[in-house]
Amino acid sequence: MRTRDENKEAAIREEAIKMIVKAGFDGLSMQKLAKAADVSPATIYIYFKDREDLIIQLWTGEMEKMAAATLEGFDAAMSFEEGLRVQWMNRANYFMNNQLSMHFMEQIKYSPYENLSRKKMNQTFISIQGEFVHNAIKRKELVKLPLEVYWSVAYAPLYQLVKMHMTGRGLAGRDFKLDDKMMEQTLQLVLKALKP
Amino acid sequence: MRTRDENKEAAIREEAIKMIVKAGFDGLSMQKLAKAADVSPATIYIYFKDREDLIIQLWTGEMEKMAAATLEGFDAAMSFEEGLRVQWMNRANYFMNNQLSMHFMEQIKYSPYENLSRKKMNQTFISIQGEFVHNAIKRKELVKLPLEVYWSVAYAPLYQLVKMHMTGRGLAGRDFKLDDKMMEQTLQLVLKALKP
DNA sequence: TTTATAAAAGAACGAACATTCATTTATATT
DNA sequence: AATATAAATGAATGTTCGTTCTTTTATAAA
Repeated sequence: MRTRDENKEAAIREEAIKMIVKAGFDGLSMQKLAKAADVSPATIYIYFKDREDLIIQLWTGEMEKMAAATLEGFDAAMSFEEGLRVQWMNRANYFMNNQLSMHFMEQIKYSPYENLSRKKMNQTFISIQGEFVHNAIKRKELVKLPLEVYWSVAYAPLYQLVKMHMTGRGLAGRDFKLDDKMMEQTLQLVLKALKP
Repeated sequence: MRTRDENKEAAIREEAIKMIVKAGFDGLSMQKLAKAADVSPATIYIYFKDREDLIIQLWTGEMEKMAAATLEGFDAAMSFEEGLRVQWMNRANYFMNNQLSMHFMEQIKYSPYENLSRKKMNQTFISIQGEFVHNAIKRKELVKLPLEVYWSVAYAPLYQLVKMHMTGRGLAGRDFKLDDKMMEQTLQLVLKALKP
């Protein structure tokens, strides 16, 4: 039998993400995607059940890559400050080096597809985060707070800054570029907020 | 001549937002919208130039309402803590009471329509924010930082929490409900981070 | 009451859509 | 070398899309 050409699937995934980022979900046409990925429309349906399945698979694929990058060099037993710094920097670097992927994930996050994909979220990733926060609170290195509040204070500012950096525009449409100094300053503010 | 029935435009706007929130931008069909708003497809084109114009007008309309609500009782000359608290609470209340609108705005924020709509952003709103931050830094009630860093630390956590509240799910798909106590706690953390 | 005019409607347009069908092609196994 | 089989294709399917055309309807001004 004929063997699969894995390049084809990769090309489809890559072009689909490009297309969604550039033109939104309603800009993702299967026929245009086939043309961009240099395959037949029918070929897409060998690798993906349908349009919705394609989008969900894109999401889970990118999420997994990001989760792996985030946890590099991280250990749930680390001190709060060290652990937060490692994850913060991992995230920041990953986003800065994978802006297309980041943009795609932000787009899907607030779309109706999010509900469909949520159940596929990596459970290990989540439980490591939970353990880390639990440890830090027990050691009194982190104020006592719900997991969601921790998450919001710790990472939402970083996400916001990276998003502004990606578009090149900050508040009031000002030119904006996120640099190391600004990132370090924000991390310090976050630590100040979270340490007892 | 026949007079405009303003209810028609309102119905179109309302149903369009509902439709986008429920099914995303690719779920917004002009013919389905016409049916939902109980008008003819052609009628939509009396009030809106085309589909894109409709979406941009929805965005600017909702933005204006939100900006107005945010500034209620606020004055750029207020002390930092008081001013931040007023805006924080205004935002929180507005979002909690207008979840559909909030959801719609989050969706458009990360879509390609955002670029098209940005230039229409209310400039007064932005300059008031700038003035407030400038004053607070000068009075040494706020650490010296770029406007974007301020914004990210001050409001991104709130947005994140409200979004989780809207979906009813927090981290790891846990049930999540944002209450007054949690909101107050987060505001305190933010103030701690930002005060010198 | 008549007239002028914009609002509103419903049917219709070609274009683009997601998906499938029938056929050809490449390769691992025999 | 022959066979079996899944990959890959291009054309075709019926459907839905955004938008416009022509006609009818309501009302403000005459």
